[in-house]
This record gives sequence, C-alpha cells and structure tokens, in this order.
Amino acid sequence: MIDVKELKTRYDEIAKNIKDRYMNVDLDKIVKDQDERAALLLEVENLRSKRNETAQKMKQKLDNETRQRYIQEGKDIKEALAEKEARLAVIDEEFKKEAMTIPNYASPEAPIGKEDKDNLAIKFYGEPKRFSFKAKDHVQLGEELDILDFDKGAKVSGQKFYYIKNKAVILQMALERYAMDIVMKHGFTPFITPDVAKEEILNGIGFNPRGAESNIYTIEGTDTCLVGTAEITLGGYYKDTILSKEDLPIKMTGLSHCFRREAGGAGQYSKGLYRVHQFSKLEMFIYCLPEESEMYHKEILSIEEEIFQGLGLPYRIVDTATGDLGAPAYRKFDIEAWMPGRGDEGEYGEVTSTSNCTDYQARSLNIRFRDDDGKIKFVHMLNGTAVALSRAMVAVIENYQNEDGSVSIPPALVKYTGFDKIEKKN
RNA sequence: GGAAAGAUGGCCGAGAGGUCGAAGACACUUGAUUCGAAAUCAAGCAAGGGGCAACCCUUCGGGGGUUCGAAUCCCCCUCUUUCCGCCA
Repeated sequence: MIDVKELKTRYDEIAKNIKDRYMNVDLDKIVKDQDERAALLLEVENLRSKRNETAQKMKQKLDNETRQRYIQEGKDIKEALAEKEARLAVIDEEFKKEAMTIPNYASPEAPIGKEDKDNLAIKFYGEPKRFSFKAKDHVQLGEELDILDFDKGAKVSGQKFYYIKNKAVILQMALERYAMDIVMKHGFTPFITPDVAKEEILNGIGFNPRGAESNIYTIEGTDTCLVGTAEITLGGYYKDTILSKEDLPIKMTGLSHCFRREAGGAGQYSKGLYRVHQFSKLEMFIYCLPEESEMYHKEILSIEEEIFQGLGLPYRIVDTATGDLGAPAYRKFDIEAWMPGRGDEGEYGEVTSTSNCTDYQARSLNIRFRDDDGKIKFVHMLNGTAVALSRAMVAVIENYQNEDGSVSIPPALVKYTGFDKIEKKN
C-alpha cells in the first residue's frame, strides 16, 4: 500500500495516478474516512489517557472512600471507552481496506495508456523468424511429436490443463536448469518455494485472492491460496523483518508451480500452452535500498535478455503502459518473444515481466532496513521472470521447428538435454 | 494424530496483577583512552501513531475475556521445540 500520510499532501498526484491507470477508486471517500477515523482515534486516546491516569492513582495507599470513588470512575471510563473503541474498530478496518486499493505511484517515465496496446516497444532483438514452409503452432507440433497432450489434460483435470510427455519433459527441465545457472551466476540465491501461501501474504504483495475477477485459486476451508507466482512466497519471506543495510541487496530466485484461474481467457491468442491454469516458473526477486531499485530493475531486465538471447529467440521489450501496470508496480518491462505459430503468420507473445514495486509491497508486509541516519525505512522490492516454462516452451518449439515436423533443441540447451532434436517416432 | 514445554526489543534473555515500555548480556552509535586499532571506561539505543512542544496513545505471537488496572490471570487460535504414533 501507499503511505496514507500522503493522502492529502499528494492528493492531486494520487488522483491523477488512479486516472492514468484507468482504475476506479473513490479517493474522496477514503479521505473522509481517514478524517473520521482520526477524530475518533483522538477521542479514544483521550479516554485511554484518563483510564491510565485513574489506574496510576490506585497504586498508592488510599482510604477506602477515595478508593471506591476511583474504582467507580474507572468503571465509567471503561464503559465509555468500550463503545468508542467498537466504533473505531469498524471505521479503522474500513479505512485500511480502502487504502489498500490505492495503487502505487507510477513512474513518470511509464507510458500513459489504457491497455496492453498502449505499451511502448523500446527494443527489438533479432529478426522475427520466417520459414520457407507453412509454420505450425506448438499445439500441432506437440501433438504430432507426442510431447504435449491437451486432450488428456482436459479429460483428467479440465480445460487449460495439459500433460508434457517424452522429450518435452527433458526440454522443460533443461530450460529450468539453463535459466537457473544464468540467474545464479548473477548472485541470486536459489529456492524451491511452497506452492501455497496465506491470504495475508497475497494481500501484502498486492494480489486480491477473493472476488469474481480474481485470478487466484483459494483453498476451501483454509486461509490459504495456490500461488500464481513465486513472487508471493519470495516477497513474503521477510514479512515483519528489519533487515541490515549490509545485507542489501538480497537476491533470490525461486522455482514454483503457478496456478491461475484465467476466467474468461480463451481464444486464438490463449490457446495451447500460452494461457494455462498451471505452469512452472523460475522467478527472480530483489530486496534493495530505495535509491538502487531502478538500477536493479534494469539488471533484472538484462538477465532476462541474456536468457532469451542465449536461446536464440527473437524478442522485443515493451515498457508497460500505466493502465496495464498492476497496482503494486511503479514500472514494468515485458519481454515478448517471437512466436511463429501465434496469429496468422507469427506474433510477439509475452514471456517475461519484471516490475519495480518500490516500497508498495514492503509497506504492506512491513519489510524495512535501518539506514545510516538511524532511521528505519522501507526497502524496495522487485520481481522478474527468469523463465516461465510453458511460454518459453511455446517460443522454443515454434521457433526451432523444421520442415519435416521435427524440433531442434537450441544449442545452449543441448548440454542439459543430452539430445539435439525431437523427432516423430516411426 | 496424541502428549508436554514454549513464543518478550536488531539478537539472546529476565520478568509471575500496579514500582514494567520492560532488568541484564550481545550488537550498534557517540565520547574518553590510543600514532591508529584491539581491549577498557562513560553515555545513548524498540517500533508505530498524534502534537510546534511539554507530552499523550498503541504494541511483550494473534484474537477474545476477567479487572479500576494485564507481558503477568482465564479461554480460543497460530507457530516453535521435544517425546510418541504414522509415513515418502
């Protein structure tokens, strides 16, 4: 969440930011509730002060009459306090809930726009692959090579679930290990994280687990959810912690399953592995000093580029528009790899995403550090995809297809797979 | 799953209805000493909120209760440790 002390001092800025993000937040109601809460809090504090004062007086030896009088005074205060405290609790909860809905400030450099079409392409790498033959998409290739099975996935688990088979299993593991090696080389500590997290962590990271439009699976009868990304578990790792300045930056990379409800996400552009309910992903996460977060954001992006360049995949980088940012993000860069089977003759499709969430998540999760001036401040938190296996598989399979229907293994992966081609069995 | 013990500031740890926002050690900051450092000595040092300030309020795992007054007593929950059972 943002710093609610800034609600009034940066009111215009916050209002503009909400507008730029095309979000619906009733800022005036929140400010009104804040005032009401403050007034009530003052009353409560005055009563508490009186209560404490009366209790203090009871410490000394008193004659019985005075003693009884103080006890009665204390009882009266207690009654008045209980009533006001109950009202405060209601307004306080309401205010906090509302304040959580205010998005993070967006970077002044982020392009302003409503949706992903307004994202700004800032870099192109490689030439979109063109084939001398009619390119197939990964769904067709996967079926013909007997390496992906969507029908059995639907039969056993439901739509948007899938089986990975045969050499594609090894290919996915190779991608995992390949990306892990690169990320570790840059000083990230590797983790395998839980695939389940508590709702309070989801909320702190900025995900809303409840509600019809939520992308999160909640686990019935518990206060936990299936994670949609290891960002949640890596970001929750240091909840309620004061970190040492010398420990920063903390760089973590976590492999997890990712579960997403993807309600309504269907159609040509979502087919096959592109949009699924479950996939594996290696995520990068950094906790750092506020003044260093923009630098580390660029570092994460450059590692993502290193991974996709190493795979020999053409891609572009987009600077995400305000309306498409996501509430916790200050700025977000996506890598979109060329996918020859996407659309009629190939299109770019998102394969990574890296966000600088500044102190937005840290404030909700209470993750701080002690600065040189002795003050305790919020850290900045960043996340970025090292490799989302399902989408990386789409890009690899479609770009490395051959005319005979086989798929070559990117040279950088061969040492991890132990084979250099996936062919039809005879 | 059963039983027992426990959860206190950055860390360790005392505290058993009012003298406790909390002893003490460590860490840290400042000063003294030193050519400098180590060691030693002295002082400071929880967080959050409100107030120009004096100062006030909240917080001892979380929630509820008893009481004029709760870190301390009662109830519920969570987590940790140990033992037993079960198991990859």
